[in-house]
Amino acid sequence: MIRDLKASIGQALDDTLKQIFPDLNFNPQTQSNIEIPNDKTHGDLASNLALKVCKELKKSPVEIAHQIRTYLNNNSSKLGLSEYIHKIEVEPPGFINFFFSHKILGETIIEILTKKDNFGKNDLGKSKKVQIEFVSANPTGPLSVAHARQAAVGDSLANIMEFLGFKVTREFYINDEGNQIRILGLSIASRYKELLGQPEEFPSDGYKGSYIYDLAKEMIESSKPKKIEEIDFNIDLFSEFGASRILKIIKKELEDFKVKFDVWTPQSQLSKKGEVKQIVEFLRKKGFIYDKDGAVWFRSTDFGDDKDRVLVKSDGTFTYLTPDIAYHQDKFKRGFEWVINIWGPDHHGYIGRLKAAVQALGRKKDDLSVIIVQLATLFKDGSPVPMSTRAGQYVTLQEVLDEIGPDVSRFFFLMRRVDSHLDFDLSLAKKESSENPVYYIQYAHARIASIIKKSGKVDFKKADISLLHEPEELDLVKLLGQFPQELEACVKMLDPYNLVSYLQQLAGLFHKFYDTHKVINENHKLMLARLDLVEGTRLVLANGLKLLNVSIPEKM
RNA sequence: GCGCCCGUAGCUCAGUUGGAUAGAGCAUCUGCCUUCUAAGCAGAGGGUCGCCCGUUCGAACCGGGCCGGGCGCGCCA
Repeated sequence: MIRDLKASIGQALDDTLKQIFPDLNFNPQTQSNIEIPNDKTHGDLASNLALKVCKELKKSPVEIAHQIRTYLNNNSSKLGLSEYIHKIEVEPPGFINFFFSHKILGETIIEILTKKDNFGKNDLGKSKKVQIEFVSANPTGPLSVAHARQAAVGDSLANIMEFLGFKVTREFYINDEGNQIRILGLSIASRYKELLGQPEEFPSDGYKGSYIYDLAKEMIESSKPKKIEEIDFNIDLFSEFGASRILKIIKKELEDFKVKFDVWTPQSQLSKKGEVKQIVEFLRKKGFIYDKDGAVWFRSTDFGDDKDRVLVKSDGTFTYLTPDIAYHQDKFKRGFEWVINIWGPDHHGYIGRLKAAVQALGRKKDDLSVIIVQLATLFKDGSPVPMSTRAGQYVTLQEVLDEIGPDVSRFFFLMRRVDSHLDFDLSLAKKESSENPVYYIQYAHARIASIIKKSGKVDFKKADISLLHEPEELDLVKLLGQFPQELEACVKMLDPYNLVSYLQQLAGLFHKFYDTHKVINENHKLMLARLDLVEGTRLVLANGLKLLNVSIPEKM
């Protein structure tokens, strides 16, 4: 509603400009010159259009703003503004400020109460098929907090995009081949021998975590042959066993974190289908391949990469990139129009070559988006927890979940923009839970639920909204109306952060309203109006929390 | 050396096609429960937006150069 009004004011401004100054070269882009002011004394919407064109017109911006205002006022019914805008002001240095009429506020509440769970939904995505690939950890150890943050970001973003009309598939790419998996097998085999009393030197690059012992024990128990001489130390067996077990652990962790995937794609499956081999031939036919020093190279510099990349090493094996290109070919073959990958910062150097590959496959560069999620540094009792998978020194997602639960952890991982480092203090998140931002939002919801329960009201939308005119009430309604735009901002930024920040703000305005005005009071009509307002607030809070997959308590 | 991210209040961070007096949470201090949930609210203090130039009506934001921090630059994954 407010979103539509913003669009129509933008359009009206553009039209006005053309009418008053037909010779102007300035090319206004609808809505580009209208924004919500920081300071509410500057109105509900403000435009800096006069400031943008004053140079070309060689007139004072205030004068131009006045001309625009006069035109808008004289044609307000024709432009469809008269009902919703009750005042337009010009303020130095040349801003045009719009003040909403009460009507738009009432309509906002009605819209929320009518659409309920669907408020904020729209068709921005136009059923575009999007794949979000995230976490995609090697099955060589439990998930770390870095993966946890990526999981929270990917899952919430997927929820939001689905809500906005995209057809989203959440996918986990299982890296079950290659060196790391081999090292996993060697590590387990070594522990296996050690447990059977025949220790040998542990591989220098092996995984040292205690879970390796657990896996070795499990293998010993399941395979029974007691004499070590009878055991087949085929490393692949150890690798396969370890990878499949660890994958189970990972799946369990993600489930406990309330993150669901639609598709799990193992790299080995692509290899078996021959897709990896084929991709090299495919690129060769297209002329993007050359041979040098016994290796096969991809001329990724043709597509803006800073150097060419090896696809087949001189020993005949593939580099990591090759199956990944095949995988992306596979993604596009499956009909995805937009592919979004969520990676850790250690992979940012990889973006260039994969984007090059995507273009070599005949796709546009922007059909692939990569979100680099910066690391989350875990703090315990004020000092950072060191993290290294190899050394086995890291806090797993499971441990975080056991300590503080999925709600608080999911929310904490989203509290900063993805490109910002995140300090996550475990002891703080746990100990000072009463001052936790998650509870702040949930508490607002619980308070409203309690009010509504007490009022006994089940039927909304029939109240006289015009009775609401306290500043705390109006501020709340206006913010409620911004919910759809905040969701769109999340998609634009590819970051759920805007929603997190919005919900904190909304909860804040509600708490303020709550402390200033009573909902349940003697004035029956006013009470009904306020019940509509708080129910609307409750719905938006619930919709937002649901998209973040944080629980929505009726009481606390 | 090259590339990417970052530098804003004591701490953690918002501030995104340049806009009006730079914001929030935490921490510190002061008030508010006989009234719908105090897991809350109100108020106070706290700033050379890393530094220097430039672009213009206007720069935390754009450009250039420094300083500082993180990460990446492999026929590893």
